[in-house]
Amino acid sequence: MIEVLHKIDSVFTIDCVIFGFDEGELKILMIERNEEPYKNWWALPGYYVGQDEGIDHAAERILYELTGLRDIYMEQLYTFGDVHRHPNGRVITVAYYAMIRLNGQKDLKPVTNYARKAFWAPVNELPELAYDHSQIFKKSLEKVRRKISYQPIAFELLPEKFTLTQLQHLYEVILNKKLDKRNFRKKMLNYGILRELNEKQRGVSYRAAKLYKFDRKKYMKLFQKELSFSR
Amino acid sequence: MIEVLHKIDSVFTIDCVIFGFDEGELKILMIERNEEPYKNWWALPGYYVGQDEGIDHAAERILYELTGLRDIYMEQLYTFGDVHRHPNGRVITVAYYAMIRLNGQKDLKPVTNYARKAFWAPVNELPELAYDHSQIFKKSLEKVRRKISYQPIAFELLPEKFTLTQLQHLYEVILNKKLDKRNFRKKMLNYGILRELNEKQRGVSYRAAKLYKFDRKKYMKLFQKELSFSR
DNA sequence: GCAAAAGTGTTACAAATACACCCATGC
DNA sequence: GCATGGGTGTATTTGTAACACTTTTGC
Repeated sequence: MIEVLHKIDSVFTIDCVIFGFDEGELKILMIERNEEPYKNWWALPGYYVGQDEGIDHAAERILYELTGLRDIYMEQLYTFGDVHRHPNGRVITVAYYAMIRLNGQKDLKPVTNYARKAFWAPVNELPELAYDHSQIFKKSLEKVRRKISYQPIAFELLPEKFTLTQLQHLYEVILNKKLDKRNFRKKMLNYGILRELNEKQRGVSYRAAKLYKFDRKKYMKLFQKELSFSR
Repeated sequence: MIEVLHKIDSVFTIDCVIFGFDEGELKILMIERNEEPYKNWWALPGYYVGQDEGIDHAAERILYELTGLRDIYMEQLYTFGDVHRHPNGRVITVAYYAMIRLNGQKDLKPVTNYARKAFWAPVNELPELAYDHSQIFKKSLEKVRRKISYQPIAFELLPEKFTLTQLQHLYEVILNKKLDKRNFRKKMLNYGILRELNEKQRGVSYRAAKLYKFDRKKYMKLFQKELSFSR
C-alpha cells in the first residue's frame, strides 16, 4: 500500500485559438500582454476560470473580455498540464478553438487591461509566443487540417457569399497544397451543400464569378456523410 | 471595464477509460469505489492530480494505484468541467483512454484502498456510473469508433497472434455492424501491415485458421496512409 | 459423415485523379 | 487586344460492395 495524495488545488485557465481568413491568408487572433510574466509578449487570449462557471462558459467569457468578441462557438482542443508550462507554478490550461468570419473587421477591444490590444496575425509569421502557446497553436493547426478534410468548417471562415475559387483557395491555404480546379468544383457541387445565387462578384477587373452560399440545412440532412479532402 | 477575477484554485482529477477485448466482447476497466461520495458505485479509475506532476504522468500513476496496471500508454480524450459534475464542489477532470491486450488476465489489484476492487465489465451491460462517468464513457466509445476507422488501434486489443476472423469480429464489435468476410480480408491483407505466420490455431474443433501478427514497422512506413473501415 | 469455421474471385458501381482549352470582363 | 481569372468534360484508375461455394478439421 502506498500513501495516497490528498486533494490538491491547481490553478486552472482557458486559452482560445481563433482562426480567421483574410486577404487570402489564414490568421489567428492574438493579444499583446500587459502583465507579467511575459509582459509585452504575444499570447493566445486566455485567463483564469472562475470557481462557479463551467469551462465552456468560461471560454466564451474569457474570449470576450480579452478581445471583445461575443457569441463565438468554440470547441475543446486539448488540455495542457506540464509541470513547467507556467513560470509562476502549476497551471493547467484547456485550449479551445474556433473559426470565424472576419466580415468588415469586427472591432477588437479588450474589456480588461490584462491585454493591451487584440489583433489578427498571419499564421505563417508568428514569433515565439508566451508560455507554451506556440505548442498549443501548433496542435490546433493540426486539428483544423484534419477536420477540414471531413467537415465543412471552411464555410465558417468565408463571407456568407463566396466564389468557388475563394473556397478552393481557403482549402489550399489550410491544407497547404494545391488542388485541381475542375476536380474541386465537381466534388464540391456534388455534395449538394452549396446554393448557387443569382448574383456575381462585383468590382473585379476580370470575368465575374458566381456567388454561392453554404446551405446548412442540406448539410444537416447529409450529416453522416463526411466531406473528404484528404488527398 | 469589468473587474477581472483573480487567481482561483480548482480541484483537478484524471479519469481513465481502458478498453479490453475478451470472450468476443468489448470490455472496460472499472473500479468499485470504497469512499464517499458514490461509495460502492462503479466508477472509472480516477483520482487527484499531484501538485508537481504533469498530467500525462499523473494518468499513469493513477491507473496504477487503482488497478495495478503499469506502463499503459494513454491518450487524452476530453476535459470535463461542468460546475455540478462533482457533488463536493468544483472538480475538473481530464479523461484519458487506452486499449490494451488482456493476455492471460493481468492481475488487477488496487494499490490504494480508495478502490475496493478493479475489474473488467462488458460495455453493453454497464449500470449508471458515479459522477458523470457514464457520459465520459460514452464519449470515449464514440472516439474509439471513429479512430478505428482510420488507425490500426484494433491490434492493441488482440493477442499478439490472431486470426483474421478474430480481427474481423473485433471490428464488428467496435463498429457495431457486420462486415463482409471476403472484402474484409482482401482489404486488410492489401494494406500489407499483417505478417502471416507459419503457425495455425490449436485446440479448435474445426479447420484451424492461420495466425497473423501486426507488423508495426510496415505500418510506420505507410504512416500517412490511414486505414478506412468507415462503411 | 457432420458440424463449424476457413478460405477464396469476379463483377458492377462509385469515387478519385489527371489533364487543357475557350470564355467573359475591365482596362 | 490583352491580362486575368472563370468555367467546363472525359478517360483512366482505384477503391468499394455485393455475393456463394468448396475445403479442412475434430469429433
